[in-house]
Amino acid sequence: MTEAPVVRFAPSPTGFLHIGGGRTALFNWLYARGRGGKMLLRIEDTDRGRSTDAAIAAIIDGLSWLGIIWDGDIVYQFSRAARHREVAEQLLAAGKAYRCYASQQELDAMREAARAAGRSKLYDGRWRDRDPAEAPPGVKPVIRLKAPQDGETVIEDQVQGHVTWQNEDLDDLVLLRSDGTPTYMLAVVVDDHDMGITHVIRGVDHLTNAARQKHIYDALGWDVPVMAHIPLIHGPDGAKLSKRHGALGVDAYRAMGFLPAALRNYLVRLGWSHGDQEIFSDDEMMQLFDLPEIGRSPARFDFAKLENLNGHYIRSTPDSELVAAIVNLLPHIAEGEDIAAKLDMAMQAKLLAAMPGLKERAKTLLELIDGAGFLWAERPLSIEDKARALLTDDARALLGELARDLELVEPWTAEGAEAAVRAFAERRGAKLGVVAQPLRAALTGRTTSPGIFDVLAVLGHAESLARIADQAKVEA
RNA sequence: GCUCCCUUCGUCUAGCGGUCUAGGACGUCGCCCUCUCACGGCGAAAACAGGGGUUCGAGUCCCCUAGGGAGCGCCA
Repeated sequence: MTEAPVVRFAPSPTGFLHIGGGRTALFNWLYARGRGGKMLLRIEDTDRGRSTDAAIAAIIDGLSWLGIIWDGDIVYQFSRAARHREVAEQLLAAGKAYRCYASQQELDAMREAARAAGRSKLYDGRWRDRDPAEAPPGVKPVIRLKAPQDGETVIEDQVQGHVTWQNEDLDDLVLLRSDGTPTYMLAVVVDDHDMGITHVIRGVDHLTNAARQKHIYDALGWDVPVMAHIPLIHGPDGAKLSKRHGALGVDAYRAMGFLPAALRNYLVRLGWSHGDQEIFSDDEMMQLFDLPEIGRSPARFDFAKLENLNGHYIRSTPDSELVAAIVNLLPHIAEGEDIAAKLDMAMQAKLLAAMPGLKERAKTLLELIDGAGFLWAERPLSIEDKARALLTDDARALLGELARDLELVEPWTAEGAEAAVRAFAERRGAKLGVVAQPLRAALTGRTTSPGIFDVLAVLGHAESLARIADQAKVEA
């Protein structure tokens, strides 16, 4: 049998953890975990101008929240620059690379001419066989790979299949910049090799890179890892996912109240499937996930489906965990600080008690928080127009009488309160809804909320009656 | 412009030559449940991009067209 796979997730720290990157990380993680392998994390920070510590922290935070844990220490690519340079020099010494003295302006002119003539913009190899003695003074050269000029390069991709390029369509890529720092192309190859990576799972935007990187592997006499280039995620309109689609970073999904498990489940179904199954536990995903089953066409992101899945996960998550999830979410949302101030231990206990009724109708943690608002609402309630409309003169009279009936309920339970309300409605010859609606409006300030009997039970006898009376008075 | 990749209901997808009058899920619509909103249950509308082949037979294989995507840096 084959050895356990070693995969890596290798983001560049130039911003937050992109949702697409999150999916790539998930795929890597599932593949490794499902086969007793390892997932390594490598930060590709060779672009010193764009890499920031804040971005590194955001990536780590994003992965952690998503529940994706990597193995071993984080590898910082920049710290390996000396090794990269060493490999470049080795290639140079072996005659498999050469110094190119073409200036930036010269290359720009070359590409511009190519474009004007309708040819490809590839580097034309002008220094490949030229005598370095002809080098213009004062120009610091780059080191370029002597890539094969004819024949073809084939990548056996687990997702894309056989992909073939004519070598004339590929050029001599830069290995080492004129300032002596390695390029991404060199760095990935050397790092993947040195880290013992067996499978490279990344976005299709790297597919062409795979061909060029194979040239480097070949020049070095190294084995090419198994490749798997997964399709990208698009926005709902089919265009590449971008800022205007709203949520790019995984942190945004946390702030919208999605559960990590739901996001994982949603993401894994974007491009991958297992028959008709929609819901997967982490164990099932690890067990079933495999590279050849990934589709090749890009998938559009569908928030409605994510919300539906999230609702499913909310309903199946234990109440206490939901309370904890809300507490943890508060620092990341707008009104969080105010709510956190009100959410002391007593209030958390009330929230827990109300959770069974609340979680049935929330698709996100935000909706859960919103639905629980009546627990810590200030009195008198400022009620919505819809609720206000329900508090007609008749309704107020109803509430006054009902409050007296409710006072007789002993002991104070949801069942007892329900019986009293039902009896009251029957006595008045009204449908239950006619009594329940204004009652709900009085207690919660809104027309949609958990079952009114649950609300009564959670608020408590004295508090409920006070609120009913208070609301009837204020509105009168 | 050049290179590579993709194309089944609105969306995510099942389908790996005959069992497809194309299945599931989300969304939409209707009914039921019901104290509201949900949840849940039942049901409906909804797709093989177009055109050529190959084959007894094509959603499934090949070609072309159209549309979409990615790449073409001393960025990663």
